[in-house]
Amino acid sequence: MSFYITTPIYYVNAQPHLGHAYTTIAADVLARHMRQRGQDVFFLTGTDEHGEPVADAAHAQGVTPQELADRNAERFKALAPVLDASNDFFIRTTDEEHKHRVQEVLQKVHDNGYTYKGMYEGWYCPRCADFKVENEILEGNRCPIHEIELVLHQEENWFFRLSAFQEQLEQLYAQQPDFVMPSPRYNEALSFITSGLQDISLSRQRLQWGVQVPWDPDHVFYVWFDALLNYYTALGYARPGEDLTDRFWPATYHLIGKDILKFHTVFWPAMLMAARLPIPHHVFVHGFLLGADGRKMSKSLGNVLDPFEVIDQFGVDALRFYLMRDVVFGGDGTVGMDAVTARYEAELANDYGNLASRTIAMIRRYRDGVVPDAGVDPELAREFDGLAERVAAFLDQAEVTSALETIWERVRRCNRYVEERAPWQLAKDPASAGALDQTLASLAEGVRVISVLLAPYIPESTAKLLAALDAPDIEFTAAAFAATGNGRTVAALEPLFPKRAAAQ
RNA sequence: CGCGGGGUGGAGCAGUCUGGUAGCUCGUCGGGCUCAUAACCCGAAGGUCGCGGGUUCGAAUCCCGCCCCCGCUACCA
Repeated sequence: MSFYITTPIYYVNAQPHLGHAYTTIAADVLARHMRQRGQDVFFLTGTDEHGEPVADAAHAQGVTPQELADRNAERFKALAPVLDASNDFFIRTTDEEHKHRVQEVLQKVHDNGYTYKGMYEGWYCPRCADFKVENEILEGNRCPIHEIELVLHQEENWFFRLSAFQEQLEQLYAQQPDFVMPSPRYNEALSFITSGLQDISLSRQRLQWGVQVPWDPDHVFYVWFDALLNYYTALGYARPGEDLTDRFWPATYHLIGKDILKFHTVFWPAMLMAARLPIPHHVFVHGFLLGADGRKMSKSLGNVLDPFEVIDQFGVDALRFYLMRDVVFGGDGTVGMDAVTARYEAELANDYGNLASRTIAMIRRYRDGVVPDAGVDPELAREFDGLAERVAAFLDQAEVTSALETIWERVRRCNRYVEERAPWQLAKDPASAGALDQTLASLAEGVRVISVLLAPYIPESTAKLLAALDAPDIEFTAAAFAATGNGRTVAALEPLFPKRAAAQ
């Protein structure tokens, strides 16, 4: 089975921030999980580099758009490894191969009769030499930058016959009710469609920074058409000399934020229909990360959570865990450093880290570091029955938060198990040796299974712990609770999530 | 105006579709344990489930009305 997952391509005009990190991490968790399950995974992220804002910003800085894009794309490219993201390719929309394929696909759209030349009318700022969108216009029809009055201006554009796909899109939504997830987003997209679709402009004439329209070289494509196609074009050249398109297209999951819902759930499938290409299986729409005060994060409000600061203080696993854990995937959520600290201490350090510490310490202290090759507690084993399958079922639906919660219930369970069995009591009485063996073998197994399932979320820490348990296998089949201890020798382990980091 | 989401103990949430002892995490208070990263475990206090009606033997859950918050309403990547 192939599993193709994408993040949006990030617009180079901005600095990498928490929102980018969030989507990338979620995609990475799913990609890593599916690899565990032996699926043929391709995970794509990248940068979107064309369009007016980049051209404007470059102009303002006295550099060419390409220079600006090169500089900023590097920052995004560097973000992925910092997050431990395991993307298989990083696409830039300025890649020559991408541009060629965009032209190919859209030429087909043109040949299939879904384009026409029309007039685009909008409010134009003569100083910016640019059209302004309705919601950026100031009161009194003024330019947000120059504050001068805008004029109604017309420009000849190529248009895409979006309206021609009204019925087909409604059919798509009827036949594929999980095309847009979660369901409130499906409803939102569908109601947008049923309210009536208008054609949208496909090209820009006054702009040069973009992909040239092959049948009308005076135009470049409107940046969204170029950008959306990245998901498709990347497969053509991500591996030199190899075309992965048949292997991975259509995409399994597009992960996006709700701000770009319309483009991905309406324009994008329509464009693919126009080019006669298969439609992706799912578009999963996640919510916004708000400041701790519940307001949109902004520097002036001082409520911004900086992902790099979290990584500096707590490590990358902590950032990954926090974002997947504290914000229900699909909904909005508030985030802040206090909450990061609370989750880190209560859950990573106290629940999971400490469970690992006490388990390993007891095996070393009472059994010379050897996991007893004894039968496990059938009661605990039963409570792990079906755990991996439940986690997988959630992740099939991209429910990264629910899956994590399901795993965490077992973390808590194992800590409770320690109290119930009180190994330090059993150790005092030689007659309880068998019970102690069983307890330690069960605990080691519980910690191991939990860690295999947590590996997609916190890959660095679980790798350390599994290495200490001498059980590094993280394939999905390894997430089954074994019937006996394995006789392996465990190694001492430094605290995985030291509290001192938080104090600094 | 229209459409969608939300209003549940101090905080953050689940439960609402398929009415029937209101659940979870954190916080607070009390207790236990000592293997462990002063971690862990148990118990307790604390809620008119936004407001007002209605249906029902019984409603957070269904129906009607109202109030408040947030989002969307086309070319912002």
